[in-house]
Amino acid sequence: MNIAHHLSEHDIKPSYQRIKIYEYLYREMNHPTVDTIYKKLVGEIPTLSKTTVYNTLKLFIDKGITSTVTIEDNEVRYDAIVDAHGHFKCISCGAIYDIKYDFKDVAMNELKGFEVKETQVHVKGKCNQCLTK
Amino acid sequence: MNIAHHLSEHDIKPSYQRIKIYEYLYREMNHPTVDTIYKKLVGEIPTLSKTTVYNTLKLFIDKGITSTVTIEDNEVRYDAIVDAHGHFKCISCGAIYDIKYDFKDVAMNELKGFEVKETQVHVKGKCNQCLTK
DNA sequence: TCTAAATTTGTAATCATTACAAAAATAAAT
DNA sequence: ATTTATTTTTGTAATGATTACAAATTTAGA
Repeated sequence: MNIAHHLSEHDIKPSYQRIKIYEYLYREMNHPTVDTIYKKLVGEIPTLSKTTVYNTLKLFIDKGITSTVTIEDNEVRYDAIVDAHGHFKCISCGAIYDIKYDFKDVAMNELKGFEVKETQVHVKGKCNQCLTK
Repeated sequence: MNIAHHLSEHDIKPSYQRIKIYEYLYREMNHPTVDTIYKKLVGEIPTLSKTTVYNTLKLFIDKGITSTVTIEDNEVRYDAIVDAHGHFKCISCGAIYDIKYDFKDVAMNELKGFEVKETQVHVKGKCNQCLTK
């Protein structure tokens, strides 16, 4: 995908920093924290500021091309996938997996008369890899 | 319910502060933050320290009589209900509703070979009351 | 090129949470 | 009942993520 074009399509001027940050999110698909993104990119962009990473992610969220994952209390993670999907975090290795699920099954009868804007499903446990080690 | 007894049953010595904190959680069922609990109880217990609230809730969680709800990035909320259930937060009035749902429906095929320890479902939107105002 | 607007940057402020040690309360032992 | 040990509570300071804000830089337009 052409990242500059993708940003433009969503009303975001494709600056160098914005392209690099989105590229990282999109390529790695690793649900990084702000700190992870910053530490990775500051090698390529030595003048990068952590504030820019915060600002940029907030902009991406406003424009709808990034979502947040708050599966842990003390850190916000970011995701280039904005379609509804859940996350599994392995309490052993820390990896985060994307999980698809059917939203129709999630509590729809409970929420009659409510207007649902966003649903997040967080599952924690041990992943396949860690269990067979 | 006898709160002192309930605490004892779970290996928690029922001190005055612990009883009051659990009583608040259990009676109000309002998914309070630490700050909410502190501000409410400091009237009754003038010497109460916020650290005690933190310590006590951590103990309750360790012993399995309280769970956390992190439906917002910037605040942890606490719940006397520990059975699996989800939460709906109204983005208009801020109220949090408990929602029941069937766990079997949530992503079970996706997680074959994984050991699931905990599932949280967070839904945001507008509640019944706010929509009809 | 000059000027205005947008973007990036760095520093300081904020706020929730944790660390830690002293003080107070409770329980156990003599 | 008094002393001693243990547990609990408390207050202050430290930490760490996030935000506020204004200066510096870059980009776009005239």
